Amino acid sequence: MKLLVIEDDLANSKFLERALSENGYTIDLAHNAATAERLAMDGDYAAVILDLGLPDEDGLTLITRLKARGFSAPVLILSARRAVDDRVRGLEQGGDDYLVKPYALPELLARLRNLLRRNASPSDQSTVLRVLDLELNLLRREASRAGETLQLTTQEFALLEFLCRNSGRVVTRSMILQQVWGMRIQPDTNVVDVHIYRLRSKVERPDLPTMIRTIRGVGYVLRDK
Amino acid sequence: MKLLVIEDDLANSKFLERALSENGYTIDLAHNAATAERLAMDGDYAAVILDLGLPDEDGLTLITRLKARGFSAPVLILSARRAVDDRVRGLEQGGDDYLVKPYALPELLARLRNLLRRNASPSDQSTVLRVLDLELNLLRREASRAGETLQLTTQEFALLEFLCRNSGRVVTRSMILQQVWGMRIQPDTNVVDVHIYRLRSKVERPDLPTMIRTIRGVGYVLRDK
DNA sequence: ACGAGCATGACACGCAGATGACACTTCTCT
DNA sequence: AGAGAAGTGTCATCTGCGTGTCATGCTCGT
Repeated sequence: MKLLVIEDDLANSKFLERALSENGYTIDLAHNAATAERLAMDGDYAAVILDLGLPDEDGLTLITRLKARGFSAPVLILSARRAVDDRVRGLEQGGDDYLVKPYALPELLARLRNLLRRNASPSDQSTVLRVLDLELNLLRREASRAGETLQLTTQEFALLEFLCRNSGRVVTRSMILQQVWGMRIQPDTNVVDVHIYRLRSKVERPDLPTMIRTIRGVGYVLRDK
Repeated sequence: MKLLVIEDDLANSKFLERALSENGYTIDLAHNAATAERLAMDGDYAAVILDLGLPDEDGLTLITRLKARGFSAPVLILSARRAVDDRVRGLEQGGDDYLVKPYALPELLARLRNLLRRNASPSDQSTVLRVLDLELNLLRREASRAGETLQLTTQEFALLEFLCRNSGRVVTRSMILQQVWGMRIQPDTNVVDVHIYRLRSKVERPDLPTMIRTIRGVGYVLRDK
């Protein structure tokens, strides 16, 4: 799940980046309206977190323009301005939610989940992903196979989540790299292979059918039937 | 499904080559306008991916010239120039779609599928190819005959896909070489024969009618009735 | 029945993917 | 703050499968 964070203050953005990635999101950061706009039109983001008060342009203007061009991801506005007028303006001009700074992290996360749930595709509705005897609870960041809890690291969980969301479909290494690691072209890396290996060592069991299948020359699939 | 990728940057072209071939396309690469032009007039491509900014000639000029000469495959333009003017210019001069770099791979694939669908034969619509009791799911990369799953390798799958897309029509060895193997193989070879043989050993069954028929001196046909 | 064209089996090589070890970073707990 | 543990990415090595080539056997068409 990829988010766009638009925030010019360095400390805040660091904090957000960490907090969000700890909660399983992939983050792209923009420190000004220009890069934000470029990123927003390029990548497909599940949501945007926008801190008002950018150096080069008013955040609201940016959002209005994006939405006018068909940008559809929900926008969560962060702002120090707490007046009712400001809130109304923010929500009227394209914000889907408005959070006053300083805010509590749990609230931010909750509101974010709300936004994501609201315009998620039907299959995205729940916070639990189930594929055969595999179960991922996205809220609790817990995974289990056949009832047995799996002790997964952050990356492993993200990888498995991606596989689950695409269960039955083949996902290529490039897709995984882009969506799970969120990075651009990294010419020759085998991170994906290694993490698949580690994931397998936790997910697969000799007494249960194989879940993660390799499609040579293509990528991997998660069995869904 | 063969694509022509015109891109001079080595890293980018590597990335594209890999990402696209992972998704089942056959790729020919051109690093400059000259080779691009030669290839475009030779092979028949389902689509072209063009990165603007070639060393020897402006990509748009190239496209304009090709289209003027009756080149009809859709062109997807990749460019770092994101200004509205540039986009408009690109789309007006022969581009069928315009994607600003950096782009998200899923979007590129989606747009590509769109382009291919737009001027494809009616049978191209879905991700499932069906010919009698034979079924290919392109997304899952699964093939089955009469309900039984077939365990095909990458090349076998590509070959069978090509046969399916041309079911009922005779395809020659050189057509197969061109479309399935691309340009990376020498004329004097019997790879096709060998792979047809291997494919038959998996597809054909004594209790079911023959699917792959040999047309002596010409090529092969996939039975479609 | 003869030759060209195709089928078939064997083989060798290369490469994709699996695996283990290691270096480096980040987190955790005293 | 510092030691230890856990997490993550890179690299080197290993393995087996997939692939293309070749030699030989078979078959169809005339």
